[in-house]
Amino acid sequence: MNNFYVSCERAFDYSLRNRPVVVLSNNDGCVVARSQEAKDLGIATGEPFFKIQRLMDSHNLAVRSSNYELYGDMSARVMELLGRYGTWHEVYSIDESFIGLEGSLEQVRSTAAQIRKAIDKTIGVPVCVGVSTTKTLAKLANHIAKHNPGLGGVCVQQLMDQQVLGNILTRVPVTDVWGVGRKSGAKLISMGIETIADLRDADPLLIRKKFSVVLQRTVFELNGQRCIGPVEERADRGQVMFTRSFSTPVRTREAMEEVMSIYAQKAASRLASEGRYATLLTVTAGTSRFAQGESSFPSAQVRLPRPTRDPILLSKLAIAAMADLMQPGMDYVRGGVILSGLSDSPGEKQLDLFDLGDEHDEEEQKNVSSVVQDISARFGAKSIGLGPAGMAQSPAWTMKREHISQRYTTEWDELLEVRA
DNA sequence: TCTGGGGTCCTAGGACCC
DNA sequence: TCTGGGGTCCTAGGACCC
Repeated sequence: MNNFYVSCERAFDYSLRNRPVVVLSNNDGCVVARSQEAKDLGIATGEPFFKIQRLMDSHNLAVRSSNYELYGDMSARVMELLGRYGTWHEVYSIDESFIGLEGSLEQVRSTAAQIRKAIDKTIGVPVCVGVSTTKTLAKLANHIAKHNPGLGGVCVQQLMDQQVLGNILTRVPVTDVWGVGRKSGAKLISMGIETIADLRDADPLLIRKKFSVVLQRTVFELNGQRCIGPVEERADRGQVMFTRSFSTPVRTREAMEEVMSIYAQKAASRLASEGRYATLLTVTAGTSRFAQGESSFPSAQVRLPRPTRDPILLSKLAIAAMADLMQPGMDYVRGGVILSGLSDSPGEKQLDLFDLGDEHDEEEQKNVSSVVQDISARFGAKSIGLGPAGMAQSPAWTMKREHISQRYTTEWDELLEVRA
């Protein structure tokens, strides 16, 4: 999907068309998506918002806080539609997926064009389709489709003029290949491997020796040999994390306890929505990477007595784990709770071996936890919570989202109103 | 003044086993 | 003076992705 977050905003807000638009990260920190007009202004991904804020006045730049409820729902609609077209379908990220197509090259091209049209018509976001024999090459074809408007948003590598393709491969830098990041990119260039064609023609054994089996696979994929397996289903994944930057620094132990309690409950409720249980709890916090002077990045792990997603237990353990790690006088700007070692079933209580020495009754705790979960499922996340998470007024450090749009597709109160 | 979040995979190295 | 071999499991850290 092209400029996906911006496209989602544009689908509902006509005033955003034909002008520079950016979508910001959490806390309105930095740029995570840009319209073509914003790219043309020279705004980079990851650029801090405060550095480009003046463009709002001088260049009619529109700004939106990220609205993941909207993007997630729009993505799900696109993915559902896409699933109808392929022999298989793997959702790779919120704005990207791989599908398997069969038939002649011309049939494949026609299907790709239909997909674009259907998504544009029924959902209203622009996409490009790249077709080839491996995932790495399909991503490359998609890249070509995006950068050559003449192709109409579809690029079937095998139908391209081979000389044109050759020119592209010897021109496009190796760092544009899927799987080549900053570090490997710099190293490759220092070895004289500067373009996609260079990497395609590199010695796979040398690449494995100097880098890893991962980059070796990329070389094979560039040569048309499939090496990258299916993307795993979300439900099989290994961890659930809730980490956030704060809008204002956290300095006191009390505030950090609020953070840990609320984040642990958030992580626990994600686990509940996936029907899973954790055996390992990790807490983290950190000072700003950009601040002068001393830094502090406390982190601790707690092995859980048995697979659990109990918000009371996790909240208590997270607070306790972080309690002695904070250094006095430091400005903490982020914190996180990570749950891992996931399993599909809760553990049995195992006699005294794993006794937490918890005073209150286990059954009662279980009941409170499930009541809290039921109520928030029915009346929304803000309706109830344990301790600080139950307060109507959010703490001062809570995320900043000053330019948020409506949740057009998931909240009755926020539907788009149309007058005709 | 103000700089995101949530993941995956691989590798090396340590602890431990017989 | 001379001190094995083959393995598993776990974790931390690095690199990458969007």
